[in-house]
Amino acid sequence: MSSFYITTPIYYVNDVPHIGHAYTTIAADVMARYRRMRGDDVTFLTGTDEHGQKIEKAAEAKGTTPKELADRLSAGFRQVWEKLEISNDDFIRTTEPRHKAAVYEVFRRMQAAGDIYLGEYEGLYCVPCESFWTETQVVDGNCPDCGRGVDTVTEASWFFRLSAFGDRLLAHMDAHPEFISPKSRANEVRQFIHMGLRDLSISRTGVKWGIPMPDDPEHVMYVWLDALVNYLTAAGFPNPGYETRWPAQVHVIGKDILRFHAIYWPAFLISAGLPLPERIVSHGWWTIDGEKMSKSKGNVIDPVAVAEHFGTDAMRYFLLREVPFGNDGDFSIARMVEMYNADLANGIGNLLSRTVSMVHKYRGGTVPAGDAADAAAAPVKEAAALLPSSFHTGLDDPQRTGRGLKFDEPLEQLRQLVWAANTFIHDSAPWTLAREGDDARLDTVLYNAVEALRVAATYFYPVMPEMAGRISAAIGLTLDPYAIDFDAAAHWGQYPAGTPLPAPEPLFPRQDLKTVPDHLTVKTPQENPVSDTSAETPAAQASDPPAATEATRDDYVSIGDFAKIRLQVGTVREAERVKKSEKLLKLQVDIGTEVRQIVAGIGRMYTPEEMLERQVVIITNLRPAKLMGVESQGMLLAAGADEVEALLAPSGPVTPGARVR
RNA sequence: GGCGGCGUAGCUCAGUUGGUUAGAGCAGCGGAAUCAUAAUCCGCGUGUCCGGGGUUCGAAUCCCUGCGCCGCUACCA
Repeated sequence: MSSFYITTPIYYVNDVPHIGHAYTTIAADVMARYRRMRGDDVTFLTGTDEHGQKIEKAAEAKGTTPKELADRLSAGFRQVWEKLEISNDDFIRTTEPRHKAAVYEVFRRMQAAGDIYLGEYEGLYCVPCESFWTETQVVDGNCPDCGRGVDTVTEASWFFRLSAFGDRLLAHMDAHPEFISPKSRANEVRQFIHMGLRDLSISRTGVKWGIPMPDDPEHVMYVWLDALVNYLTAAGFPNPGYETRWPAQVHVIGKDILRFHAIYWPAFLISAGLPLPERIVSHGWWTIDGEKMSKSKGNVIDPVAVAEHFGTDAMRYFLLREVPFGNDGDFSIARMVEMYNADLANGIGNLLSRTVSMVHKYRGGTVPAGDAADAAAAPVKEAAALLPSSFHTGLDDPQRTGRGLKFDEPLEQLRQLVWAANTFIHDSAPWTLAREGDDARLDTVLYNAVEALRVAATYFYPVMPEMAGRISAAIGLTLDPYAIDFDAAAHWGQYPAGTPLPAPEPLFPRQDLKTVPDHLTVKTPQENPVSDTSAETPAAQASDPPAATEATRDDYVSIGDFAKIRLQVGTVREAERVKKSEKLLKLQVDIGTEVRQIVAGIGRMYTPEEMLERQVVIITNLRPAKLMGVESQGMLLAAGADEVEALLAPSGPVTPGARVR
């Protein structure tokens, strides 16, 4: 019995659980259930990430404590997972004492290895995202993730010598080609490492809600160091015996947090002298009806609402069947209805229904004994025999699944089984046999049909645990998935004849697109878009706290703050493209007292020619910066959603240098 | 701009190390059957395998190039 430790990311409590979170967690759950069936000693971990300034502020705005807020939100996640039949063995919270102990021990080891030092950090900080950005990362003075303003922060900071780990990380990837999948993601990681890693600031001073740095209570542990260690914590680290769990076999993650898991985390572990996880499997994002999920569009899908309408199992089935793992996918109710009807209602659902009702109609509700070696049933038997290996090839073999996990292989094989069984019934025409009184043959057909359902239920279990149980019950059995031998369960002819069946009832009633409610989206419309749609942790977050109404007051600035920013009108005297740049224009702007050189990212909307003699608004007291090696002495104001759409300018001629107020 | 990937039937995608007339599901059309959730079963695709070159006895599969899309990354003060 081998140990199988699989994790989801820990989700930031401040976020509302959506279809992306559900997808990650369901995928991990299916793996966990499958490995339990195989007889592995599975530890399936999920949990919540609860520290950070965002929670601190949200709590303050709500007049509560961060802990109380986190308690409530974390419980919300637990409820969602319960509803979605998530079979996690442990649920970790970063606010637990056991976690603090683990973080300290990891830190102590990293320090002992000489990879920690005290330095000074100056950076631009985005409070909502709790992320530092370099000057080159920031977009128009705003956070590249969430688009909100950043503050310049200088502080003493502890650093991790990440720069020293590039070669070791690459060597590990060379030696373990299955370490990161899909392969394209591994390539991205390599590329990122090749460009050179910079030391990582791992402490913050402005934040109180977090794990204090050892011996330096002014600092709090950087969220990612705090968060990633959860995987060790849950394994029992640093207590004796954690080695039976660690290293984890699989970290399931969304592509947005790849870098943290594929670079930072392994580097931390190498430094601390701990083994690396075996596989990091990254999946794609869901769009909704072809559009990016965002709160402003109000199209963020609530997995619980979907589960309530279609059934949890149907949703689980859809998510895994619709999209090859690793690819981005599109969630549309129309597709969901289509697949539900084709595979579930018309497929397994109808197969069960017709079979059970024939047993009732022709045999008084008791499954007769029949010939399991019947020649006509051979194709069904063969389809069943391929089921175990479809799981093995789809989910076990990292070489073969270079794309990641392939849930579609076993699901396709199950579809084959259902199809073979339907064909068998059709060709055997039991209704004719009944009419003609061919009892022996009729018994055999019914027996084999029921046997097909027994096998289908067994192997549907990982994806549709509840339905697997109900199918089993409908054929008079009690499914005990973890008691069976996974491979042997497919062997034909195990159904115990003579079993009485309950009356048939539809397990998957047909769905009609017209009757699907249109409120399957989360109900808290926010003004800020969610930039990502998958599972993630804080640095990748862009959503607002539920307490947004109160919290936005924190965004107010005083008139004095505004006065600090000097806005002036200037006239463009010269304009040219910055060479080798896609959208940078180098402008010479006359502001009366002087001519400023401004580099602006407007090259997609404006040609240098049309900029000439145009009046523009610029910030003239912004710290100069270099872009593509060209100095910019200010910033030009423009507006647009993502890309610049239009410049800001006075509605009539103004003397160059005039203040904007 | 750099690096990587993708572009196969109306839709979603398979196509192993290049090898007979390129496949599946869904949708659509026609038929059969009637146990069943109007479900099932059978039959039906002349697709420029994005375009153009090339290597080869032979390429969707390898090389070059063009176009389109995507990801990461670098400049968007």
